[in-house]
Amino acid sequence: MLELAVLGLLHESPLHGYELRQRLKATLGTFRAFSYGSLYPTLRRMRDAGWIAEDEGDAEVVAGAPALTGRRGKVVYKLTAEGKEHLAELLTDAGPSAWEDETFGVHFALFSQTDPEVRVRILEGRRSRLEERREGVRATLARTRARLDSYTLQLQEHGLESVEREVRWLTELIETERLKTTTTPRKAVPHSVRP
Amino acid sequence: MLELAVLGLLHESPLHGYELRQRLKATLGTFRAFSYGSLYPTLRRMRDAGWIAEDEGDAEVVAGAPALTGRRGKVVYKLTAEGKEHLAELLTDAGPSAWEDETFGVHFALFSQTDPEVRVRILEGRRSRLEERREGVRATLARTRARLDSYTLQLQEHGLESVEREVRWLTELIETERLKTTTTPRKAVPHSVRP
DNA sequence: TTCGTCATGTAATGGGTTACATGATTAC
DNA sequence: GTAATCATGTAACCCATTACATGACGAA
Repeated sequence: MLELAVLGLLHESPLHGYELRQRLKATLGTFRAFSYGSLYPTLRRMRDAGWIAEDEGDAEVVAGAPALTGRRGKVVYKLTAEGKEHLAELLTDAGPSAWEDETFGVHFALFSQTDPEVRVRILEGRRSRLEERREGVRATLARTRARLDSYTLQLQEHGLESVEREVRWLTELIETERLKTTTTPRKAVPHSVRP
Repeated sequence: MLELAVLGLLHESPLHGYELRQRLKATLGTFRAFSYGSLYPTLRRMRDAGWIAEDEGDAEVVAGAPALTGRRGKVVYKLTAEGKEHLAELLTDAGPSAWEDETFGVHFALFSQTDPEVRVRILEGRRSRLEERREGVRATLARTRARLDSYTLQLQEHGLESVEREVRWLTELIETERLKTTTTPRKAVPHSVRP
């Protein structure tokens, strides 16, 4: 989860931990937050796994004294070749792990790096997940409405409306994606090889 | 969390684990779900703590053979006196632990058992929590809007609208609570002791 | 008799959080 | 020189989840 988010952000540009967390907040907004207590250990694991590496091409290392102390302030990370490969793999996964509550936000935030077909499948998966949930709530609500106190009832109805709202949002997004795919041909034949 | 939910439900009527989970789903709806893997250990801990006890007054124990095997199918739990006390304490807590994302739903679902003043304080706490978040998102959005790709932007805006919607909902609820408190006197003096 | 669902439970694991500790850099 | 914020990291813990194991009971 955090791993995917980190890979996605580092694919755009090298960053150090602190900055990564700001970007995480800016990218995921209300959908998810991560603390440093999970970020730094994750960064370490990822470095050990070979997906990211310290970026030396930063040139921000002040010449002279600080270089000798061996311990600089910032540790800027960038994706390695293996990291890029791993990211590409994770981005093709359009399974349940991409549309569950905790994960969907991250996958969606990385949609600009995701294959259009995978995008649609994730959106549809997310939508049917929510439709299931909606039907579940409706069913139990129909069964138990009379027995519920007014607060529980209001909670149920607010929850139901939230789900309905997100379903509508997803439906619009799917529409838009479909239009894009049918308008823009999947693989344009380059001019140079046209008959 | 689960503990509070269990205490709240058992305060209404004795239940066994399986039924408890159904009720949990029906009561919390989209806001939270618990698995048996956390429910049963919790029930055990609560029994060991003396807050709940097996309910023998159930009379559903079939007379005869099964009683001798010592192991019946259902284990019905009810609140003990200590459990009721503990629940009452938890329900007076109108601190941050009552209005965070993971906890608010449970506290709200138990509002009919909660003191009106505590209700308002929790609703207000929840609302300012969300207003903070809303301002945070708005600020970073204003700063970074231009640099965000269209998907990230849509995610941000959808998130922002969700928060705004919940703030409006809370505001309505607070209004209603206030009207109730001013209309219905806090403690009505019983007829018998009126001058 | 076998399938679904009711019913209870455990073990291993997971993916984080909070709180703490430390120090560099910047702005006033 | 001192406060804020930038920056990195660790240790202890928490609250759950998944997967598994077991078995009763009613309906087809």
